[in-house]
Amino acid sequence: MDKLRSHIQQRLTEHGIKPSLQRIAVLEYLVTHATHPTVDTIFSDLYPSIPTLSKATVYNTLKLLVQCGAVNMITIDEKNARYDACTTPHMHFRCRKCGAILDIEQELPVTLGLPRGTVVESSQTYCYGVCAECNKQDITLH
Amino acid sequence: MDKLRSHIQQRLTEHGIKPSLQRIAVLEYLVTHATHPTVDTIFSDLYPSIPTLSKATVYNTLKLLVQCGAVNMITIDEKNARYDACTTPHMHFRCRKCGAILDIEQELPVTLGLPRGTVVESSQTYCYGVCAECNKQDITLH
DNA sequence: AATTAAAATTAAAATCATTCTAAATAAATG
DNA sequence: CATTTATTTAGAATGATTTTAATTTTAATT
Repeated sequence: MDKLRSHIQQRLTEHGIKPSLQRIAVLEYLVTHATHPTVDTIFSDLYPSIPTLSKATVYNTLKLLVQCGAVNMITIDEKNARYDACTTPHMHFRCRKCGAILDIEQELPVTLGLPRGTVVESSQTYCYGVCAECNKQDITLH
Repeated sequence: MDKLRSHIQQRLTEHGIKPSLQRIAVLEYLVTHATHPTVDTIFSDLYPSIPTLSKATVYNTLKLLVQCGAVNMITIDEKNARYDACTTPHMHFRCRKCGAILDIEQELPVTLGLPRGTVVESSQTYCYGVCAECNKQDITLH
């Protein structure tokens, strides 16, 4: 599994980020967990293997990764910022029952009606509803 | 201007909300200010005319309005929740220079690739970039 | 109209995510 | 090796939002 590790390091370097132990750990976590985790989840999951880790470092690292374009922050959840290492265009869906956040194939939004001269640099589409799993359970429980 | 007021009251009632002075004021503010204001802005702007107003009431009222579907909360701004009385589908654009949030005609997102059984109830699309005004100023300053 | 009950509003305290600060550690450079 | 610079860290500070408990307003009932 050192191919992953070197790929992570490369990705950091490509974005102008010096690959420290902590930064590698955070980015690797995001790459291997497409669950759009919160800062807290990332911290708790990494803490056992890096017992000196500070939550401030997770915050710092994520801010840096976002600034450099290495990962995306998504605001689909009003309570906590969530992070996504997949930077190719796609939408997100959040289930209001279980809270899971899923990826959806992107239909690039057509930004009609913006004043001439507006420059759109990025976009995020968030969908809300109930996931298939939770709908399945509802039927079963009946 | 009492046509507006009665329209606001009706809209509250239609959504099962008892139209108190404060609730009318908050909804009327949102209807007449399509600026996607924050709680703080709403409070500061209403305070002079309702000097007994509490920020908690603004929070309570907005939460109620959102729960009842009378207004939308948008999370285009990571720092503060923003509110929008226009509930017909449209997208939002935020300028990273001046912070303005503008409406954009909606292209309904096509949610491909979601597992069979998923129910999408609503969606929000946020676009980020630089608005026409700010781009104009950049050219002039050069 | 007075009394009571229920709902809404309020100010202040509590909470919680995030940022800041200043010290400690690690890495890079002369 | 010494020194500067960058990174990490723990804890304090901040700021948005929620909670609490008291007060006021509204509605219902006598």
